Amino acid sequence: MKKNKFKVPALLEANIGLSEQVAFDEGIDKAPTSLEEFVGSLRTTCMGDFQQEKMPEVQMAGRFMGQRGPFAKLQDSEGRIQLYIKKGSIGETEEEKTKINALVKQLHIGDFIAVTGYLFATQMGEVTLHVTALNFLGKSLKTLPIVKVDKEGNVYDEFKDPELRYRQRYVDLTVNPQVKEIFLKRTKVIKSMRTFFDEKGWLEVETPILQPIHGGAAARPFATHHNTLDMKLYMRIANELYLKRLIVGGFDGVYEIGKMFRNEGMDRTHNPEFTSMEIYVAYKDYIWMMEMVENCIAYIAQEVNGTTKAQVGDKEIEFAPPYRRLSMYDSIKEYTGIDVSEMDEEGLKKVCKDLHIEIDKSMGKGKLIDEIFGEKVEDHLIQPTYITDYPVEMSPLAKKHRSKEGLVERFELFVNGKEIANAYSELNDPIDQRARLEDQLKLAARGDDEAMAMDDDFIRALEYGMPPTSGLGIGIDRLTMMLTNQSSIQEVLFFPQMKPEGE
RNA sequence: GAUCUCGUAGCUCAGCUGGUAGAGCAUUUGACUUUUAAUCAAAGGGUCCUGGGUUCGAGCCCCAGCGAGAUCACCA
Repeated sequence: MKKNKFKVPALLEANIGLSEQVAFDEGIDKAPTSLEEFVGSLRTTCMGDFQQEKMPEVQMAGRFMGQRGPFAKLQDSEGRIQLYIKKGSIGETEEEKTKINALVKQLHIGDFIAVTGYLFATQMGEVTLHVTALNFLGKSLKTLPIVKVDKEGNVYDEFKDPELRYRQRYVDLTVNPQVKEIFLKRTKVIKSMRTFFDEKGWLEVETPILQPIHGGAAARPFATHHNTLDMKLYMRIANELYLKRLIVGGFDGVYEIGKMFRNEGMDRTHNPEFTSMEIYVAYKDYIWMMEMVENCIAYIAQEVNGTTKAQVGDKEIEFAPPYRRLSMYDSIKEYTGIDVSEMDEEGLKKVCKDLHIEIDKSMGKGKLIDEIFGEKVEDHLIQPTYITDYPVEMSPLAKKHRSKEGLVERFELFVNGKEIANAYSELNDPIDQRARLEDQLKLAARGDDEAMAMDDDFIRALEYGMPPTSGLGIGIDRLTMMLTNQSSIQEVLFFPQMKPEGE
């Protein structure tokens, strides 16, 4: 065991002696003054007519983040302010001054303190709190990495090892303000989305995470076991079928923002658990949904970044509506020059061969078209683009197209070459739905472990009647990545999944 | 799953052809009470990811493993 090199008992003892004299009138847990409020509003004051005696007394609490002579930094949840601690000046009596001086000397980076004082501007023009009272609140035993930034914005000793940052997110958040910024934006994404839906009168709901049948998407689930019921349960891979049951039940609009779980590979855009938003609105179709989505996303971008433009890598994305709409067939024609709309499976296979796209025997017509699209089109869709009208084979829950044979009324929204939303005119014909799920069962029998399962209760719900409905899913993590210019999902998850640390 | 790269002090990183383990910041002690990343002096701090191998000798070379990142494949 390492010896504790910090003199905690001494500090605490010093603090006990001081608490009566230096204690705050109201106690620091009663909303200490925030940095933003004071520093922000006083910056201008300090530049102009600055009169020290007019400055209000403030109390603040936060982490002590380093000292240089009489100047120190205090960091709270909103930022940092400079403190001025004149040696031996804090306290009423000589005895108290000696004690506080000893306390200040023992302060360590990361320690929590509370201070009282008045604000002034230094010769350099920095808003600084002249400390007149100081209280010790909590010890930091481990040394925080100290990140320094100079006037030109050069960063020194940055805490940047991704493994350490993800495993010890609390340290990352403490020393990397730009990381905290991303998560504040993530919360704004969700909050603004919720506001947008709520104002339209749609109902936020919760549906089961533990499901006896994992439906609504094609993915491998996490399985678990319920002891009392002695039954297998799955963590949901989607909530689509439950939300549709609620539409059957008579709600006109329902949405859920929550975690989904997929037992698949992990990479920079996939985490085993991720957050999705799914919404279902009755008496609407996918054409209507396109307009809703672009308005919603533009609203979110505006709320989060103050503009509908967003920098994503080296590209500037414009999220203001309207977005381009392109059928899947037209998109393939545009980027390959080939019209696949009338082709049969053999024709499509030939096209794939000509385009040097790898295929295997199990691929049907829909899958082949999707392969061509994925290889030749997706990467070109930089600005927000709706790709519409997908092959029926790939979309067992979507309604057949009103006029185009073999297609369904579906769109996906692509931005910067990546899918961020998926929507259908929902299939509300119970007979067709049963047939489609039976097709999935056949795929499963052939060894497709991601084929959808039959859900008899869901079919029963449809048999009672579901109104025409449009449904939409948006990946919250990926949307957040777009709006914060991050290329890794781990940067928008507080605690991304990691393998366990070794001893 | 494949390939490549990385793993050295609390953090960020050096480490030559294989020859006693280094720097800056941080920490401790002392001085200084001042500034805008970094004041001065001294000190402490290491299972060089783990386990094998080669060698007189391995942080370095070889093999295996663990962890991470990137690219690709797979997947809504």
